[in-house]
Amino acid sequence: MDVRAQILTQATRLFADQGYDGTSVQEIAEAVGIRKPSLLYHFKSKDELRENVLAEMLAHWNAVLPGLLLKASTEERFDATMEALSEFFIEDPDRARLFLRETLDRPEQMRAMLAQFVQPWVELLGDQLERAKEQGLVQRDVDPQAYAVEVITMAVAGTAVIDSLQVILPDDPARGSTRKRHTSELIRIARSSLYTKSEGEK
Amino acid sequence: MDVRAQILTQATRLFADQGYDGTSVQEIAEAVGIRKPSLLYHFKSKDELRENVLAEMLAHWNAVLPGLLLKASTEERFDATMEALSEFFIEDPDRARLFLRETLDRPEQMRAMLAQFVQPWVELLGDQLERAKEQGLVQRDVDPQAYAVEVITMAVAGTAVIDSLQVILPDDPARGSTRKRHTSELIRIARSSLYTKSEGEK
DNA sequence: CCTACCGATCGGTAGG
DNA sequence: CCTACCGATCGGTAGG
Repeated sequence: MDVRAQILTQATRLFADQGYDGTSVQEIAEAVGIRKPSLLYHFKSKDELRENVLAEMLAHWNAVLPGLLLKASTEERFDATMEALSEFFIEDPDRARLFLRETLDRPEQMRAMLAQFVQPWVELLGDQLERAKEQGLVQRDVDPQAYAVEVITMAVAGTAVIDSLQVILPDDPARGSTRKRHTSELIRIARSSLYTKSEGEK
Repeated sequence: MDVRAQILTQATRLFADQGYDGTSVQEIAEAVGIRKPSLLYHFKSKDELRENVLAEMLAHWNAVLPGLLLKASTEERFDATMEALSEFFIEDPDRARLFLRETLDRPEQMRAMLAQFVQPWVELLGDQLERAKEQGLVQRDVDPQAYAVEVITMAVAGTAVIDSLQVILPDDPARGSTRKRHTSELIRIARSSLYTKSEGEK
């Protein structure tokens, strides 16, 4: 792995762990095994590094998420999609925490990002839910866009804070690990608050 | 208002806005209208100030939340409780953002806090849901503790990031403001994924 | 509650 | 990719 990629990897991890302001350039350089001025040769400033970390995260999401969401729309397999979506965040909690942190730290910038990358998919999902409502498959009082936003919030935030929840949501022999319980209940809530009963029951 | 209270108010606002590491003692002192050493006379260190800000937030929650949750259990008015819970966070988004930030920044410490202040209520709510399940009022596949955690996560995180969501969830003449749409859908999801259908329908 | 000041660390640059 | 160094700001203290 070349140095640039190593810098991005360590920066992602440290920004997710400690936040942008809580992480020094020095600390990232040490994690990579180089000196601070060497890092600043690859990325001209700490801010430029942050932008590259975010761009990489977005690129990864754009490569994977469309497939998940299209699967949902074409196959009407909402369960499988929700499970994939949840596992997509669980698989790399750093990304979920980074996303949440940036939304808190730079709401203005995140607004622009959401408009560009998330809104089209929420819109598309909204249209499909609207049609499913007309066919009686989906509960009539659903607000499709708001529903999508709440479910995504639950998936992202739930993943970001999962490690703090072990006290409240301990591993359970009958129900599985903390993560499993979180994922299962997230999916159950999302499904059971969406479909009409005849469709929602197994 | 005495100086100590002013310091706590401004520190709460700035920590919620910019995070602990993103806020300097100097900045808080300026917001209050005093010099930095004067602030450090009232709170011996920045860390002690942070602890006091958190303690004040917890005190406020402990004074208000038990009433909300007891109302839910005794009156079985889940809707009203969820609405009150959501409005409790919406009313002061600073507290929701601060809570989320601390969970990200100091997960270890937050684990202890959750164990002390949140777990008892989740346990109590869990027991009541368990009994309601036996009576057939609540869907049989609900994981009560996990359900409580997901709904609280949705309420806190949703409130904390609401301002960034206006692009995705715009004001709508038929559905109301962004906040209204968030609150309504949150309550709808929570209710409709909990009760059995005969009970859940209006 | 203030002025004056401390060492440590910050992001970043010069120059090789 | 390094050594050497910069001014600015950080949290905190002395002393009144």
